[in-house]
Amino acid sequence: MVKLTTHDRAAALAAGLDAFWQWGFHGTSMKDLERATGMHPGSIYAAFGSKRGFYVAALDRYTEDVLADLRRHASEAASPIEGLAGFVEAIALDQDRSARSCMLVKTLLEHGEGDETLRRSAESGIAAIETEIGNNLRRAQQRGEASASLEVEHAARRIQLNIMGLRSFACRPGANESVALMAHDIASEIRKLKQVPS
Amino acid sequence: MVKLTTHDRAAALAAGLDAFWQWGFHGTSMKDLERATGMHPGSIYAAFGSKRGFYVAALDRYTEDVLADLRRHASEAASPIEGLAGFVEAIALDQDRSARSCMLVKTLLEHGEGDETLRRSAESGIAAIETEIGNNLRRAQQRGEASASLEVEHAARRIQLNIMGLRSFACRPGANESVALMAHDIASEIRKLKQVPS
DNA sequence: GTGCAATTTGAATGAACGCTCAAGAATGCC
DNA sequence: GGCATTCTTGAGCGTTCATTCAAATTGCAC
Repeated sequence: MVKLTTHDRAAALAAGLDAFWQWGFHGTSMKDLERATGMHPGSIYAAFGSKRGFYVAALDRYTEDVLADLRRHASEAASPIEGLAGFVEAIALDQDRSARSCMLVKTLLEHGEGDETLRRSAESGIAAIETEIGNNLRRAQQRGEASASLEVEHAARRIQLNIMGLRSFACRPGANESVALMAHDIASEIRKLKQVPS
Repeated sequence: MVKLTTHDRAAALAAGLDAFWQWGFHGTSMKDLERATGMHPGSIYAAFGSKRGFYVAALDRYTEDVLADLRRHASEAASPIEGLAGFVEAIALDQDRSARSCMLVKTLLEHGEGDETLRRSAESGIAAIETEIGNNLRRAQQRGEASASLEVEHAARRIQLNIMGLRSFACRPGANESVALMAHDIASEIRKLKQVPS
């Protein structure tokens, strides 16, 4: 396995992710990946081992991107719960990507039964995001923003379910307005987790 | 296009749907479909025109099944809103299918960009279900079960988003308990649409 | 400039793909 | 039973798939 420069590898992953995101694993051929990355088949195999290896690497990168985005919102917002609400609202504003489902859900649905490797990869990404959402909720508890009796894991899952639904819903063409409305609804529900200051 | 007996055609559609549901459109080969249906390639082409034609027919059947299920819950429940809540709760109880995503979302995510025919087919199914949910909400309004000021279309979309998220979430293996919890949450939210009797 | 190792290249590979259609089997009619 | 018609069958079609590897190219030390 050859080592690409960091820049080349990152660019290849971004291009590959884009292709897989559009057409899925089975729907993206090596020819498509060659066109997308500008690499020749031998180089792709040297860098990532196989088509599946490329997909897994791209998916991991996607997960990292989502986590980074989540952390950015958390650090820039006035509070942890505001950070989560802002993260959800931002989904509806992202013109480029709002019409795309969550890549992790896409992977889970395409390979729910069948490809163990890809399914596990998707699961661990989903779990990582759920954990990060939970971390934010716990931080909210520590600050007294959320009630100490809040069941963090359950609430985190509920938020993630809403995000999954929102992003799937957003794939419907012409759904922009209602996606924005719905994102606002979900953000409001998240803000309801703030305990009334006593 | 040859006419199979109603029974044969229904059996073939059920078997084909099952295969497509598991492995997706690209992930299911004609060989898989031959095995699943017990038909020979020529017969499949005679009956459905193409692999894509078979998929569309199976997807339409899926939509009909969901609509029938929704109507059954509506007619058997004590009220329209109870019908919707019961429909959602039943998702978590269906052992066979709870670990499977909504076939319409699966189609939308696999072919969101690319295959116009399949995307449109999925969209129209989603729209039909949204309409049916809306019909139930309007019935609830007429009975005075829900407030006349309820924005039916928005509420219907919100419910559908929850269902999409729930079914996607349910694909995670070992998620059974939390799926049941979440289904209960969503059902509770639906019941909150009941206006307080004045 | 020369020699050597590392990297890049894309034609070639066998397998699997969706799909067709000539030939065989079944059926209906007299 | 004989004949025409319809339905069923599956080998085989051309294509495209993921993958490989020998040859060409490049980068570098001296």
